[in-house]
Amino acid sequence: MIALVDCNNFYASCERLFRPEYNGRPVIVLSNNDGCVIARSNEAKALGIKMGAVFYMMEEMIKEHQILVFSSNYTLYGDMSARVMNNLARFAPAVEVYSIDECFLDLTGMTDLEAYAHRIRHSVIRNTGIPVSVGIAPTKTLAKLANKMCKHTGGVCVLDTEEKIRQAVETYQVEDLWGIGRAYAAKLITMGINTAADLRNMPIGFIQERLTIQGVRMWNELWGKSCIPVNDALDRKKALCTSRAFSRLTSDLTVLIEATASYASRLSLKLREDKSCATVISVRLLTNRFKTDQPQACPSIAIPLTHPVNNTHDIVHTALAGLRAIYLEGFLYQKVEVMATGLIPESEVQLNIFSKWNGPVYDKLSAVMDQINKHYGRGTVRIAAEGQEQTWAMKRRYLSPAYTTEWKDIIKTK
DNA sequence: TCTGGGGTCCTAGGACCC
DNA sequence: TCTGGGGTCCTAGGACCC
Repeated sequence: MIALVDCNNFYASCERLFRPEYNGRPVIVLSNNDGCVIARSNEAKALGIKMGAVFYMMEEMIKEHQILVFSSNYTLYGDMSARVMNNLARFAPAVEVYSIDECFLDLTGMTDLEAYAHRIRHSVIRNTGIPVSVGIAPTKTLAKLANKMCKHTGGVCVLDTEEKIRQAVETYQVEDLWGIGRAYAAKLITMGINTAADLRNMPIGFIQERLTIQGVRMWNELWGKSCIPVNDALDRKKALCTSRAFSRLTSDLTVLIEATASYASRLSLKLREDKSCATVISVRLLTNRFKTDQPQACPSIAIPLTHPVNNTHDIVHTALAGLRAIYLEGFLYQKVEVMATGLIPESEVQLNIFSKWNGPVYDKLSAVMDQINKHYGRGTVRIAAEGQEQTWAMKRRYLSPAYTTEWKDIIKTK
């Protein structure tokens, strides 16, 4: 049997954790640049606020219902996530951290799962303050389904008999299935397939044809046959990306250079944290797709590197060369993306006999910068190309303190 | 004024190899 | 009438996840 443990309204729960006076009040968390709603407390959901709702259109509602608003604070969420996952790791021999707020537990061979699920819930809330739901079933797909079903009914659901599974899939909407997104849901519903049971009752040939191999796996899993194992190994990333909208649109190349240098620098840090090196750096500029009355463009380039690297200097240098190559005048850009692909482990980098390469010097420089920034805070030392003012930097008007990761932000008691 | 930021997997088609 | 049989790699596009 497999358990899926999912944190309830995770970002909203994190924000409220350090502000207990907000319990019982509607809380929303915004995306980067304070653009749209990406997390809601139950009270906010009850007000009818939808996932992805556009924030600037909500002004009246915020006032009327005294909704508490937060900019997203990934430093806080990442740290709270690690605490929750550490706590969960004690409950199973194999766990797979599936996302920032979800974890699969392999409960093979365990008995009295209902009681065990309650123990997991109580442990996490007691040790971290984050409420979770636990769904248990023979497969990952059914565990996801079980978890979603019990979000508002006690937080525990165990589907351990065929009869319980049959009843569950009959009322479960097809668009809520793990693996069915917007496009598939629309197609299936026009064909009269509305519930998980409807889908499960279709012939396998139909599934293979319409939903390809991943659909076949899902279909088998709905019948209780596990096809997606719990993967407790940490897979290496295949790509890393830093992409962010600016606080305002711009056509100014000097602004784009600053932003690109800054994102590339951040990307190189991610590479070093991942202990991998990039063999290809890609850069892409994007205009605002919502402004349909303005000319649109998204020029991009992929630059192969002569030597796999992860130091700040080489990554920034390459990204800026890419930016200059693709920049087109006459467009208002909203965002730049810098991506690293063809990743290889840092320890497996091959030397290149033909190219002169100053990497070691820059590698050392990056290591020193990382040490300083780790001690004194991100951005304490950075390269000049990133700029001083950073007028393009994203909006975070409602940012909460980094309660658990910054000494200056730690909670004080009287 | 204002609409997120990361990732993964699969398929089809084309170019190439022996 | 009729033109082999295996492969790999790459890219673009489309689907999905959180």
